[in-house]
Amino acid sequence: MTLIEKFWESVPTAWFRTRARIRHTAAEQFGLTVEQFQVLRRIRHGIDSVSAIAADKNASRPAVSAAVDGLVTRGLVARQTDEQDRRHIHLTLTTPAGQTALSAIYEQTDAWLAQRLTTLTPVEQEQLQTGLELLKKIMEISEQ
Amino acid sequence: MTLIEKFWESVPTAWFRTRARIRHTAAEQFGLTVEQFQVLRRIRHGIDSVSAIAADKNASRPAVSAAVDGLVTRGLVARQTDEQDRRHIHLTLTTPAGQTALSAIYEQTDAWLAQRLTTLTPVEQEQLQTGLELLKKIMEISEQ
DNA sequence: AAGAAAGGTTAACTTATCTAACTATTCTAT
DNA sequence: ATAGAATAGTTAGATAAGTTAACCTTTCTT
Repeated sequence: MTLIEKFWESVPTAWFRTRARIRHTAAEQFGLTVEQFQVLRRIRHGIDSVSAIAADKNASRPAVSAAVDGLVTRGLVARQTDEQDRRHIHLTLTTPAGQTALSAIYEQTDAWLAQRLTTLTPVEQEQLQTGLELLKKIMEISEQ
Repeated sequence: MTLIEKFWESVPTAWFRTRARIRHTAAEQFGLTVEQFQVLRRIRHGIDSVSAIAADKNASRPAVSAAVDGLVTRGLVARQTDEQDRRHIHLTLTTPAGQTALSAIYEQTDAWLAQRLTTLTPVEQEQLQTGLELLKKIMEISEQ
C-alpha cells in the first residue's frame, strides 16, 4: 500500500464525511450552504476579500462572490469598500445575532470532529497533527 | 493552534487542489467528470456495485448511478446483472481501450501527487502515512 | 494619458448532489 | 405460501456548487 493510495483512501473520504456533517448542521439548522460556511470560516480568520478567499480555497472569484451574496442577504456579513483603494471590498461579520448563529454552527461541527479525535490516544493525536501539517505543506506547493 | 484547526486548514484544501488537478487531466483530456473518475477508481479497486460505491464515498445512490451512466455511455464500464441475485448489478471495467485511458489518467494524477510527496524527507513521508492512516481511522467511525 | 493589472460582479452554463418516489427482486416470519 | 419488510437500482425534480468569459471600476505603470 503506497502513500499515494493512502492519500486516496483518506483525504477525499474525510472531506466528504465532513461536508455531509456541515450540511447537517449549517444547512438544515441555519439555512447556510456548505460553501457559505467555508467562506464564513475564512472571514472569521481575517481573510476578508473575495479574491483572498478564492485563492485560499482554490475556487473562482465568482463562486466566492455568490457565497458572499448569500451571507450578506442573511445579514451575517457586510461588504465595506476600502476608501484607500476603492477596488477592495472588505468583508466583515456583522450583528451579534449573526455571530451567535455562527458560533453555534462551529460548536456543533467541531464537537463532531472532536468526538472522533478523542478516540485517539494523545500520541496518535500528535501523529495526526504532524501528518496534517505535512499534508498542508505539500498542498501549498504551487503548480509548476 | 488546535488539532481541529489543523484539520480545517489541511483536509479541505488538499481535496480542492486534488479535485482541480483531476479536472485538469480526467476532464479536459479524457472527457470524464471528477465524479466519474472517483467511481472508476472504486470499480478498479473491486467495489463493484452502485450501493457499495455510494457507501464508500458517502454519496447518494442516485449520484453514483448517474456517474455510472456516463461511464457506460463512454464504454469504460459495463453493467452485468447477478444471476444469483437479480437485484445486484455488477460493474466491471470493459475494453482494453478504456483501460488504457484509465491508466493514463491515473499516471498523470498520481505523478502530480508523487511530485509533491517527494519534496518530503523519507521520515516525513512515514509521518504523513501514519497521519493519513489515523485520519482514515477516525473517519470510519459511524454516526452515533 | 494610454494601457495593463487588480478587485469584483454578472451571465450563461455544466456538474454535482440531494430527497422522494418508483420498479424489481429477495428475505422473513407467520 | 404469502404479506410485508428489506435491498438494489433508477427516475424525476430540485438545488447547490462551481466554471469560464465578459464586463465595470479603480489603480498602477511608464
